[in-house]
Amino acid sequence: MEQIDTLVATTRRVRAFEPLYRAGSPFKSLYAIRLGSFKTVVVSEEGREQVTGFQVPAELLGLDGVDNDTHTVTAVALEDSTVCVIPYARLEEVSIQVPALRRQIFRAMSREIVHDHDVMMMLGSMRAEQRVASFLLDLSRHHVARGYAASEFRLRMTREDIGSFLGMKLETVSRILSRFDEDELLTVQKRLIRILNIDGLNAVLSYH
Amino acid sequence: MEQIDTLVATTRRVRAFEPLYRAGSPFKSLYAIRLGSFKTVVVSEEGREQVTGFQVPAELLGLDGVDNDTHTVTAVALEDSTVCVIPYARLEEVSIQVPALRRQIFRAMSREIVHDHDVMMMLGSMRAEQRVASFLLDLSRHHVARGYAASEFRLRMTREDIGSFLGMKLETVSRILSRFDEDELLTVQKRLIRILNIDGLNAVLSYH
DNA sequence: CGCACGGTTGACCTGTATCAAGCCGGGTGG
DNA sequence: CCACCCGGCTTGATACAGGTCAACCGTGCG
Repeated sequence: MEQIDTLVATTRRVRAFEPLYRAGSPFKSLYAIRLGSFKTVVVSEEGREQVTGFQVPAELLGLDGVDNDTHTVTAVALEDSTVCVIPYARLEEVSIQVPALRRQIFRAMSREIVHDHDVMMMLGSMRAEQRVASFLLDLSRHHVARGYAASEFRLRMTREDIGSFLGMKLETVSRILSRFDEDELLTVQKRLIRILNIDGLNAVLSYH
Repeated sequence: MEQIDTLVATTRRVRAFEPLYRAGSPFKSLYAIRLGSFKTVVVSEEGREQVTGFQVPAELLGLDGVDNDTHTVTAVALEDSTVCVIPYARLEEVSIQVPALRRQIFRAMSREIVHDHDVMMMLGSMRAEQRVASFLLDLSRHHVARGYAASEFRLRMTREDIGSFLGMKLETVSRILSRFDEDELLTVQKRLIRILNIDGLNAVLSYH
């Protein structure tokens, strides 16, 4: 990230619910999130929509566009957000002279691939309850990594976004959160989550 | 791929059902498939297994290992296969002087990310029948791209592998193939698939 | 003020899992 | 060479997770 800072041409603000870029639009830059959060959404030919991920500060957006010089997902801000714009042409240029930078990009892409595999596993082989638990534990881990308390955080996205990401309906997300609350694994107050029993949540993952 | 040929240190043969590399083993090389086919499998801490993809000649294996110098998936040959071994250290070296090569690697990684997003959409928002149709149409497209007939091909993997990849049980895969057969969209004879009505299969994707 | 949107909860329905039996084809050992 | 076995596959009966439809609540915004 430090090296990337030297490449930053500009920063850009994106208002809540506005797209940073859209699927189908030409790819020119990567974006490093400074502040705020995003969701990425794919839309199929038949109009099917699916949230493929949520991104928070220090994460990189736009890698999907490298292949065809065209974005394949739409990135939408979940709240007022700020990103650093990294012109891709300049990045390629600079990466010639700076091996460490080149390696960082390779790694960032590989990391996204690995992460996507984890999501595929979640979608393909977990039950709804486990997917929600896994999602919350992931958020919690992210918060720790960013220096916040692991046990309390605000969801930035709607139940519908969560459902789309986890491959279930919003009603199911809601019911499962309520059940977790009832079982005293956590408390839910609209979007505020307080985890009471991390071990219990982890245990949900190993059901049958 | 032509440029990659100049990097190939050796080729390696892998017998059917043998791993090319395992999750957790040190990452040293990428592999370009010459002949045969593979499946990639992730295993979670709880022992959950999930097939994350199937690979055929001209595809690249091992990109998941770049991030941590450790493979995160296991690649298993579905039949006797041959791969070109591309030592990663050498690839990084050569990519300094050859911008076109560097770009190719970036693209290959981006392409995998885009592909993974498509799989996520399939898993997250399609019904079982649609996932199977989508899978078969994908295979058919691949066969066309490789110069074979679109309408007839042999599955290289078991029903269980397909089910794992598509997030359903092997019985469901079997039933759906039988139903497609009954509806005269295709014929199934064990692993030999003959597509009779591509438009019909495509139409399955747009149900409800 | 009231409307729209996000969320919760209930009743009911259905797609897919589960469990179980049986088939087929190929490889092995008697 | 045949009998057997085993793994991959199909098919049926039944169970249940999660989807669907609907009613209702709270709250923030025009």
